[in-house]
Amino acid sequence: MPELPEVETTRLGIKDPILGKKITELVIRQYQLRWPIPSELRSLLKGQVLKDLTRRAKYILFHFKVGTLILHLGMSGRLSVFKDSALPKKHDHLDMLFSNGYILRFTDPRRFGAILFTKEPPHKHPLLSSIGPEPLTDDFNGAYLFEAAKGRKVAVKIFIMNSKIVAGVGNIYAAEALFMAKIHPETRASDVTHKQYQKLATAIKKILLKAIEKGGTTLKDFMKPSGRPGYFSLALKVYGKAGKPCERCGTQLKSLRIGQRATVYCPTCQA
DNA sequence: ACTTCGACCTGTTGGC
DNA sequence: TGCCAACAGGTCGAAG
Repeated sequence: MPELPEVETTRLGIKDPILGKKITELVIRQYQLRWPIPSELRSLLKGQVLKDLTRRAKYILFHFKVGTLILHLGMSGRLSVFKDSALPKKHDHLDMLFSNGYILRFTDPRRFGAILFTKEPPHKHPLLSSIGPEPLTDDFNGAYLFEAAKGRKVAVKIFIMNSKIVAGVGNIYAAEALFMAKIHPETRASDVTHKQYQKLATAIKKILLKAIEKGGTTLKDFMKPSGRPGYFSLALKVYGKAGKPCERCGTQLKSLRIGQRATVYCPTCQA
């Protein structure tokens, strides 16, 4: 489900009902996610007030006085907030009960997601400490990418999906941004010009912002926490459209595998 | 230091 | 309809 816009949509969707509220109970039904949920999490968080809810890369951070819960949705994770106590289903792994009656539920069929805890400032946690700039900040721009790409032979698509280079660009939006910037996804990172990187950085920002505005991409089962679907999929230009005509020039969009990931591009526009 | 590859786990889809 | 292989939005960590 989640790329950065979906994670951000999720964060915004769950924030209001639970921010500033006290956790009265934590129910953990499945500890085995990507890494095991820390066994002491329940005792740590009972009685704690959720002081802030932020995001770094695709991690959602729950800030408490005693530390920070770090949550990643993996590929199939979802968070929902509700008041009526719906019976837990097969993949509903964790419930956070709040003093105002709201329940936050984590659901993840594939269990690639993660729920961790740190007493340190979260940016010091090993998972977060070496992540690149957030794509929507000014630190992320064409000059930065151009510098970072020196000596890199990997395909530019792989390069921008590397979280050490830039946070939160996944398979869908990488393909979309390269299409917008008219760059072939297999170009070596070091061969992309400064000017092209400027276009690419701009494209990444534009696409992510627009996707967040639209509430994320609806792919298979992505739903905002409200239960309403995101609408960005209507705006996708290449992802999942192999064989269809390019919107700009009419050429049949082609599909490749780059680094074991499906990659769609226009062989004419992205020469 | 950079790059590739396997791993985690379940559900869905498409071909025969 | 059934079975099986391939594939799916992520990303870490080992090995080359």
